[in-house]
Amino acid sequence: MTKRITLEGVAQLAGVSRATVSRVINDPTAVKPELRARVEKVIVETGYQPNLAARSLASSRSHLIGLIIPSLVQSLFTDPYFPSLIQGISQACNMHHYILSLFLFHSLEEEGQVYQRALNSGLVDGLIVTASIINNPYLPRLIQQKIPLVQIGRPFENVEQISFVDVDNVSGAYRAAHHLIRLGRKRIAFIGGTLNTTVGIDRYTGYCSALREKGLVVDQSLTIFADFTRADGYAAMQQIIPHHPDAVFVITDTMAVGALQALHEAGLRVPEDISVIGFDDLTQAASSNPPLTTVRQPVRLLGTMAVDMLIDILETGLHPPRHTILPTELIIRASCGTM
Amino acid sequence: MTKRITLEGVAQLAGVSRATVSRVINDPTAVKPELRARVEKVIVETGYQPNLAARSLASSRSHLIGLIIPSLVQSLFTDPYFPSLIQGISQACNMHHYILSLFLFHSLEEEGQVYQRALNSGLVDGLIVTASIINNPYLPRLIQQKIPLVQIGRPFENVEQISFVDVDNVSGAYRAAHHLIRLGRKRIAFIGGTLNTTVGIDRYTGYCSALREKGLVVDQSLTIFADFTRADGYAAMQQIIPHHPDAVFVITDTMAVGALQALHEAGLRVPEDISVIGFDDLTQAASSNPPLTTVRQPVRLLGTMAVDMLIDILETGLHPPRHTILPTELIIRASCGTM
DNA sequence: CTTACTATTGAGAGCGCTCTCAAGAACAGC
DNA sequence: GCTGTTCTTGAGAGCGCTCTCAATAGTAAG
Repeated sequence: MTKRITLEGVAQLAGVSRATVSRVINDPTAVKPELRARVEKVIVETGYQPNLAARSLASSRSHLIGLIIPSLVQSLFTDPYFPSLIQGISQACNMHHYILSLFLFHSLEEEGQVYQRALNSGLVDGLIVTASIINNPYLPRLIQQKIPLVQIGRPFENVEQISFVDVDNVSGAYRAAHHLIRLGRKRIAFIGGTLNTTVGIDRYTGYCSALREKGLVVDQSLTIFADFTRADGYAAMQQIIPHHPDAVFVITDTMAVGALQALHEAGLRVPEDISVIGFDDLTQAASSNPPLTTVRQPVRLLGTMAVDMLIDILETGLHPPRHTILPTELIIRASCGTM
Repeated sequence: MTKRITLEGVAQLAGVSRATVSRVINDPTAVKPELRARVEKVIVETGYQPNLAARSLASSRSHLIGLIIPSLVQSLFTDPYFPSLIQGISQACNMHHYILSLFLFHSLEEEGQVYQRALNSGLVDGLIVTASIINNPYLPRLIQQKIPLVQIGRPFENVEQISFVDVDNVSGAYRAAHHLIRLGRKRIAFIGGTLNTTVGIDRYTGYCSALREKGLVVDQSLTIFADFTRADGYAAMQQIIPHHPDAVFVITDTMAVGALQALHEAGLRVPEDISVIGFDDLTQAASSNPPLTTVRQPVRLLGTMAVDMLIDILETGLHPPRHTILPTELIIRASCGTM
């Protein structure tokens, strides 16, 4: 790699001081127009790019944002949720001229090591953490260290102290269940995620409250909590079928696609025999057979909002913690049938 | 964030010079055991972590690796290929104590800007670039700047000058087609990707050579090139069905799942009426209906190999360019039937 | 014309680390 | 005991930038 030109070099070529060039780059109002023009001309001609390491060192801001996806998220492979989320985050980073560093972990041990190395070294200005199980052992440490941090997904504890963005899972699930009730369904099953996630808890809460509100009981034999995978959705559905549900609300589309497969194999018709509603509305929902009624959540937006929030924290301070809840939307397709 | 301890501070507490502490951290053989022990004790007690910005500036190595996924990759959302790849890359980075920065682009314009800002600023030590269309306009510039770079997927031009890792797409496709021929299939269709990708070209090449070798003609009416999406696989299959294929090799599992759906809807039985083979063997293949025979490619390994290669380049120099081709494996499931 | 400000620029001190170079210690050979 | 060699450590010069502070130029007020 050929030696690059530095601030110093630009300053000499333009016949000004280093400080002036720095001002031209960083402060839009500072330098006088004619001088500014001269400096900018040199910058363009030389293709000068500030060295980010030097800049970080001097200003103690790196313009790097870390995205942490904890080791306990298994569904990374299988669910299009994460790619969408990362897209949103990346796009917002590009827009704000931040750089995204991605931290994935494959074991708790690895997670601990990388936290130590990467985060305590002042490398990143702030972090976005995707929610995992409710007792992520590293989160409290980060909060204690006052590292600027935004969590994606409502935290389970310390809600007031942690900034987060989330979708309104409770009301989304409520609306899904409510829609099934309105369609005249009486035996509405629930295939949930594990209850050690707030997503799992909130969607279950919404489902329950819709049922109770309409005088239906939450039947334990129609309720299963499983992993967020297609295979688990399939297995859960198989377990529920013998109890004759006439509808099922599945907590993610990925799992719902598994459930659909189980229903097909059992010879049940969707929606004639049983209505199905999922949650996410990412790519799979519209192309499943039949197309899946689902609760759409704005995943990409979730990502961009997290970045926006984090940058706001970086610029205006950690306090007070910010909380944003994005709305969901019921997308009605063929899998739930009509009245 | 509370003021962190620096090298200087550690040096004072241990009663040695800055240089010695630096040696303790960076050179395993340098310092005398007793001194080293004293310094390490202080490091542990204080929880000292080197400041990465300072380290980058002084050593002009950042220990950051950039992963570039060009703007023209549409299938990022829909295909589990990229999540798997990123997993592999991330894992290797963690292992080698490198940090991964992710660059996704949503437009060519954005791509240009970020290249400028992030890559010319000396931020990353090297880059991993996933192959996109064959005329990625930015790649030549990177090569010219002699930025250490590994491409994932065979480059179309300058093969000799670019280091890359790839899977053996030609022989994988050859084996898939060959297997269909051995099963007695005569009208073997091909649903390919766009031919402006080397993946698209290579898998088509393998398919053609198997057919030709066995005296079958490559029938244009049985050949369609489409986008790497499920929807395009579905549409392509629909177009081919009227020409009565008795087998189809589909270039990705994602597209194959779309093709399966089209076949179902057309009332064709798989594998009785038509054999189907895909390519990838990521999550979808085993859980499709029927389970998909497919060419397994070691995607995660591809990612880790890319990182290993890049680090080797960083440590031992750009030349000569390295090339690694990983083998593929035909995984036989129900969708192709048996003799 | 003098004084009081304000806008604009330059000088220079770091930011926390690496790395070269030289000094000193330790040891061998004669 | 002296010279030559190697090993270990410290001193100090940067790396390329930001940012404070002082100097100067320019403007307004009296």
